[in-house]
This record gives sequence, C-alpha cells and structure tokens, in this order.
Amino acid sequence: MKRELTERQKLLLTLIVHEHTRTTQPVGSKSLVKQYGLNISSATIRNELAIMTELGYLHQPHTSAGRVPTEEGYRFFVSNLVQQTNLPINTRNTISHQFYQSPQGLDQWLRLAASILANQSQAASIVTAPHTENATFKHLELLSTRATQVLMVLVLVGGEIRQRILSLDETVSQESLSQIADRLNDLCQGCNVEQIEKLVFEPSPVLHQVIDAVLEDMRLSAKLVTGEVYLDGLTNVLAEPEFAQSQLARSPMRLLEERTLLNDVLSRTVMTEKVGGVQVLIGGEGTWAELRDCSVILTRYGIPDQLTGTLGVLGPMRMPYGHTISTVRFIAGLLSDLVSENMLE
Amino acid sequence: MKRELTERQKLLLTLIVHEHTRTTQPVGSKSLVKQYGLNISSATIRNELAIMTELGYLHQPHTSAGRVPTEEGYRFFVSNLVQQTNLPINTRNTISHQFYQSPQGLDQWLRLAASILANQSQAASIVTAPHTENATFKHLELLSTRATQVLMVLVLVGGEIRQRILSLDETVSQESLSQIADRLNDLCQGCNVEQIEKLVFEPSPVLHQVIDAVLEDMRLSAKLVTGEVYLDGLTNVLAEPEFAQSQLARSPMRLLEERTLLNDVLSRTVMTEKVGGVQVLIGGEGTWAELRDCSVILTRYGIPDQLTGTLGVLGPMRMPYGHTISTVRFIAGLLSDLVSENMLE
DNA sequence: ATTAGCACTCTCGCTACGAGAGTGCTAATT
DNA sequence: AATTAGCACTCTCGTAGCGAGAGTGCTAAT
Repeated sequence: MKRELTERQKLLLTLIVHEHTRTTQPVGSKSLVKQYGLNISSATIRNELAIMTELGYLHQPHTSAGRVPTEEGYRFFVSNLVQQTNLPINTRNTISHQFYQSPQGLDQWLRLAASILANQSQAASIVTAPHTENATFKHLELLSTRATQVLMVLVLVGGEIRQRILSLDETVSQESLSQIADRLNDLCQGCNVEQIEKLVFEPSPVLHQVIDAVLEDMRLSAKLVTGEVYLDGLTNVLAEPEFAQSQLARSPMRLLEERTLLNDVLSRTVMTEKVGGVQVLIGGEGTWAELRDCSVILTRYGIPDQLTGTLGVLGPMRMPYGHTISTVRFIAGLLSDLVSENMLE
Repeated sequence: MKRELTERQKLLLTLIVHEHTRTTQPVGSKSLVKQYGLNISSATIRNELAIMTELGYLHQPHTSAGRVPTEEGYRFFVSNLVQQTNLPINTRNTISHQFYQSPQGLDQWLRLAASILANQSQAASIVTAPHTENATFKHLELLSTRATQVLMVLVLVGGEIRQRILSLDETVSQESLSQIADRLNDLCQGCNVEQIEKLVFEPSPVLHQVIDAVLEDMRLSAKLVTGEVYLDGLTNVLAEPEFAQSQLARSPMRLLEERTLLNDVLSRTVMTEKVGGVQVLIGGEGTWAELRDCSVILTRYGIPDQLTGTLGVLGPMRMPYGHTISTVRFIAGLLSDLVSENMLE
C-alpha cells in the first residue's frame, strides 16, 4: 500500500490534474501558485511535488519541465478526489427531451445516446445494445423467398431480432412454413435452449432443420457478450493534441474498430460489474497496450440480470473526469428507464 | 476540351503515377529515366513534363521539386490509362471461398465484404445493405411486450427488416394483435405504400394505429437512399503518409462517420449509375471539401432496379487504382450473386 | 527534335544560440 | 521543523545560418 498523501498534497494533485487538462501542458510550481493564488511559496510546492513524483503520482517529461499526472496519479484522483458535478438541469432536460421526442425504437435511441455522449464528452462514445445471456424464444417467422431458400426471423425475449437465410433440402410451400412456425411458436414460447432441446417432435426433416437453426441462433446469441455496438465521435479523438500524430491515434481507433478487441475490453471490465457503478479504465491498466494514453469510462444500463447493455466513452487520459463520469451516468439512467419501460417481456 | 496528349506523354504520366504511388514522393526527370531505363534523356523528359504541367496534369510542390499528378492528372490516368489487372486466380478463390464458407446471412456477408475490401485495398471500405426504393410489404408481426407497448416487426420484400416500439392507446391482448397482423398479412401481401393507402378497413383505432405505423415505416424505408452502412479499415487511412497529421485525417473520417455526409456522397454519385460501372471520385471533384486529398471508388451491386446496394473504398488520392478498381468490381460481383441467389422474392 | 551542360532554386538536416520556464539545492527565516 | 528566498543549472523551442542533394529551366550544340 502506498503511503497516504497529506491534505495539501491531495489539493496539489487536484490542481495539477485540473490545470493540465486545461492547458495540455506540464504544470510548474510557479504557474500553480499564480493561477490559483495559493498562499504557499513555489519552493514549498516544489518540495511537495518532488515527494509526489517519488511516490509515483507525478511524472516529469524531462529534468527541467513541469509535472504531469501519471496513470497512478489519475487513478488516485479518480478514486479519491474527483467530485461528480451533476449536470446542469437545463442540459439534462435538453437531453431527455431528445430521447422522448424521437420515440421510434431501440435502434434510434442507441444511436442518439452514442451521439449525445460523443458530443457532451468530446470523445469517442461506445454504446452496446441491451442483451441477455439467457436467450429465450419469443417468436419465429419463416418466409419463403425463392425455391428452397427461406428467410428465418427469430425474435428473442427482450426484443433482440436475429435473421438468417435457410437453405432447405426440399421445396416447401409458404403454407407449410407458416404451419411449422405456428407450431414452434406454440411450443417454444418462453423457452430457453435447454428446454427446447428436451422437446420431442415428429421426424420431419424440414422441421428439424428449422429447429436446429433456431437453436444455433439462440446459442450464438447467448455466446455474444454484447449486442450490436454503436460508435460515434471517433473524430473527436483525432482532434486531441495527444493524438496529433495519426500514428498515435491508430491504436485506440483499432481497438474501437475491431470487434474482438472491443469486446475483450467490454467483457473484462464492466461485464463483471453491477448496474449503477461506473468503471474508469486508465491507460490500459497494464493489460491493453492499445490504451496506453487513453482512458475508458464505462457503465452498464438496463435491467440487472435480465437485459443489460454497456455504454461509455474513450478519450485521452487527460480528460475532464468529473463531467464525463456524470454524463455517462446520466445517459445510462435514461437508457435504463427507456429499456425497462419498453423492452421487457 | 484539353489538347490531346502524345503517346510519350501518356507513358510518362503512367510512369509518374506509378512511381509516385510507390514512393509517396514527387518524382523527378532523372529518377524516371534511371528507374525505368528509358532511352530518352532527362532533358527531353523535362521538356515534356513542363508541357504537361502547363496543361494541368502535373503539379510542382515548389520550383525545384519533382512532379506530382494533379487531380486532373489522376482523372486522365483513370479514364484512359489505367489497366485493370484481374485479381490473381488464387486470391479470387480465397475470397469467394470465405463467402461461401460462412453462409450465415446477409449481415455476415456484408461485414465480411467490408473487411475483405479494407484488407485488399489497404483503405477504408464502405458497404451498404441492399435496398429498394419501392418498399413492398411482405410480412408483419405484432408482439405484445407489456401493457400497451407492442414490438412491431415489419419485413419488406428483399429481406429488409424494420422494428419499432408501438404505444397503443389501449391494452390489447396478444390474440387480438395476432389477428390484426394476420389480417394485414393477407391484405397487404406484395403491396406498396399507395396500394395499402387505397385499402379500406373497418374503423378500429388500434388497427389504424398499426396501419399508420406500417405506412410510416415503409415511407421511411423508401426515403432512405441506402440500407445500413458497414464500414471497415478506418485505421488504414490513418496509416497513409498523407494523413500523418491527424488534423488532415479528420475530414475524411468525419465524412465516413456522419451518415448524412456519407449518404450525400453515395447518392450523388453511384446512385445515378447502373450496376456494373465503377465510379472513381477523385479529390472531391470540387463538391466535397472533405475529400480534398482522397479518392473514392464506388460501384453498385445487386439486382438492377430492384434490390441494390453500394460498395467501395475511400483512400488517399495516391492509390493503386488498377488493383483497387479490380477488387471493388470483383467483390461487387460476388455480392450480386449472393443477393440474387438468396434475397429475391 | 533531342541532348549535354550549367546556373539557379528550394528542401532538409545539422548546428549554434538565446529566451523562457522550471527544477533542485542551500542557506536564511519563521 | 517547516517554509521560503535566492541562485545556478537544465532542457525545450524557435530562429538563423550553412552545405549537401535533388531537381528545374534555359541555352547552345548535335
């Protein structure tokens, strides 16, 4: 365990974080006392900064430069010092107004959430569709397209829709297809994979082909850690001075673009958390090289243990944490309300 | 009309384009003769280059630098000089193999197409889902979720699926909902918006609410210029030397990210073209400032006048046009086959 | 029409240098 | 014992100068 910081050191850390997020530059002792009118001298501050540098909370780019918070420093700040500012009431109203004014459906809401999140935080936003690991059958539709090809539409409890194209072994009329669908809709209503597996059906090749496809889709859905992913504000990342060189922006961009990488981050962090808590991932935490200079702020939303999604932002480590955390939390609350009002079975 | 270029000038333009795409640098007269073993002297080349610069096909970054093709130069090259190299047979096989090995459905195919396109071209890829302007009713499903909330799933001919949440004015049982859906499925099968508008129904508030929603969704779908958009390879753009400064990469990225911008480009270019032709948009063509240093190569795929989508790539103006055009054309062919084999009514 | 030769231009990498900002240390002060 | 004033030192950054290298345009000869 690290030695505890004194109150004055905590204050200084707060001020340095604040000043550095404002100016993008390393912060020196003199400018600190000037900016904030402290009644201690710059020499005293230098002594304190030396200690905190020793402890690993601050970093000097070179011997005669000001200080910059380290990952450690940011972590301490976020854990102990950041104060969550509630968003101003009119901002909150404007945002929720936008949601309730476009009552078009889940897809639109998630898109909107990503857009608002990106704008408010001036960072890249991530929103995943609500999803349940316990795939439950709700409704099946089989639509003949041509010859043996059938469009299969499977609706799961929670509103998730999966479609695929089925190539049957023989040509089947739309009537027969509808009968099969009706049959399954009766029997499988509200069942999960195991329950459907237990059911016994008459030996019809087509019927079994359909059931196999349904089961496969349900298993596939259950295996997904997240629903569809909505991204927005990628260009915000490019605008940040720490990523002025495209080369530096590539890693975080790659992470956002590659589903597998993104899923890895999402699953290993918030998927283990309860709804309500906000997780802050600073500098990759030694696990993700792609996030070297980034912070990711994530939280879950939805109905705990039933239908949950993830949402958050990715930005530079130098980030207005208070404001961003508040924004993420607020939007998560809104989405949770929308989901529980509309999506539950 | 520009004066015609001599054969030798065409050759030189070709070589300059080739050399410049290879080295990223302006190319000079001496290096040309050295690289390609030309049997004319550098002085002769200088005279020719001076003429072509005068004509607007080449550009000098500064007085004593080599030449770089202008937008005009690239356009001439693409229109008259580029030779389409068929992709090597084993590349083609590998690619089509991937498509037929993952027969999961449209969504997967489009994702795969975007991924392959991005990898092959080392640029950003764009793929839009096939779409028809003439929205035609195929199937409707109404699923009660809770109280007055209903999940409406509308399938259009061509396989497009639209979902939304309906807030009914009164509580309706699932049975009644199914009846309404069945009724509409009988009556509206294969109808477009106008035909449905002409139908007369008994005065039931719920029924009319559903019909209104269906019509609105169909109109919405018709108004869209494209289906869903799949992007991939955004980081490829960041890797190009012309976009080494993030600031420079922002414009094209913004264009890809902002649906409205992207739709604008897509609609004003290929949407006016027939399937089969490949359009090359070089440097924004005076219309899109965001594309100043970019080229976009687009083509349509699908079933002409029925179900078509767009696909292509966005990269720096300095691009291996021959290879990229071939790749785009090849993938478009593959997707066209898949669509007509599977998606037609 | 082509080419050799040449003077000229512009970029780029290197070095030098002074201003500015910040540090650490020491000795004096509270 | 904590704080502070003072000072020498360090490092970055912008500017200027300079020479090498690559390329050009022009002229005169082929």
